[in-house]
Amino acid sequence: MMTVYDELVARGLIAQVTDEEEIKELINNGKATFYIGFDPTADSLHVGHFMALCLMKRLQMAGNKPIALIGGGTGMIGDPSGRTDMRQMMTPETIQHNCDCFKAQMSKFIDFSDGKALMVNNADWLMDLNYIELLREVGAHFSVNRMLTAECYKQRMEKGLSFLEFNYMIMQSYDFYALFQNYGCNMQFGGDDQWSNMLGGTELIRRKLGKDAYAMTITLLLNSEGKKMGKTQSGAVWLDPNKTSPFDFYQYWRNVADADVLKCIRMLTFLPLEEIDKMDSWEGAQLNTAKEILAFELTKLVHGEEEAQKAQASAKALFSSGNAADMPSVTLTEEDFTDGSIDILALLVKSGLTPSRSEARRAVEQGGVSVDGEKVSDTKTTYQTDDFSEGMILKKGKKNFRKILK
RNA sequence: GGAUGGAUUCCCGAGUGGCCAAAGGGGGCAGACUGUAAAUCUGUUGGCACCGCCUUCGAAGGUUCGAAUCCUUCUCCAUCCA
Repeated sequence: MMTVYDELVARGLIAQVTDEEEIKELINNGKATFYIGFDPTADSLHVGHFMALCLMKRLQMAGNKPIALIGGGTGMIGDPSGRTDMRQMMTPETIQHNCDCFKAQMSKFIDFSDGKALMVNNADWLMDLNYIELLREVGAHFSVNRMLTAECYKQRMEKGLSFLEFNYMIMQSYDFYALFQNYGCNMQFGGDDQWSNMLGGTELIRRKLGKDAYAMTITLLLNSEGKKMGKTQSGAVWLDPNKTSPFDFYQYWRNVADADVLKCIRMLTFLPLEEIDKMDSWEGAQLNTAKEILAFELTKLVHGEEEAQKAQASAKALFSSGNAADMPSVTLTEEDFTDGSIDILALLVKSGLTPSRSEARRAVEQGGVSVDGEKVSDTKTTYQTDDFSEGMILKKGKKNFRKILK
């Protein structure tokens, strides 16, 4: 029987640990009370958070107790780790709003009933800290010399680092210290970019209390080119269906590069490892099937089985016959028509397939636009109200479809 | 507080009075090839009423027939000194 720890290793989820033997002992036997922090940087969780939530779930299933920490307090500062520029400061209102959104989304993944897991907000203790007191009690235990050499500040040493952000590590360390004392939290997990901040916490606990606490980081999900996954040109891949539709979510994973499929399946899905190992030998076109599995499994986890089925059915229909009942649609109104007609360029802009008429023009001129399967080659093509009675399928490029209704 | 260097289109980075909507690269988009992949090749990449017009080169003024390029003030950043 494989232990939880072994499974995490086999899935490639573990990046760094403070004390391997001790951590194994704790989590394999359900003795860990661990926390993962989530700063409310946006109004929805994204794929990076999702990995952390999955890890939480895995450990919870093994009998450990998770604490989801919402960073209502740390969000006021902004983590500079690995960033080249300062985060935009958020207003307290925005932060509060984001916290609420996070809470709602997390509840869908983690079982918080009967104290099986906790959700806390570090604003509860960070906001009331007294500056002088904090400096004396906590600040005295940090060496600026050492902090400056921390990996997470490296990039910022060239571009500049404000005192505000410099303090982030101290706040996160304080969180761990507070959770250790108040909730018996003996372990912290986080993204690998959090390593320095997490060590700050274990060290603070050792110095203040003379006790041991542990930290473990999750491998960052990078693609074969070394870039963070879960990002598209237009931003992150969100878990909120209103920000990234289940269809788009499905498509994102459906389109990952060959080199990344297996890694994603291993790290992100809950499929048994034996099953995944079989896929290891898949090559060429067969990998396409693996991508379908990946896309389906993840969509199911995030949006539920029904949505996953729909997304998959739409994608299949769309790419084989170019038609599907369920695809992003846009409904036109009277104002969109002049004298009962609308031209192709306006249509592309209205549908959101193109941000401007200029780009729409280019797309048409380069032969990238089709309507109901027929290529449109004239930028002056116009359509009448009646043309939309049964819904028109507008396509830009190979993968962008929109159903236009009237 | 002082000295120096810098801020250019999505990003990096050329451009030092007209030939600049601004070289080159990256990225994006589209086409070919494919497996809704990668690599490669081609085209394209500010907006619009598109063979023309309008808006852009940190901000605001000024000089000039004409400024991304010159002058003034301001803002921000980096490095060194304090």
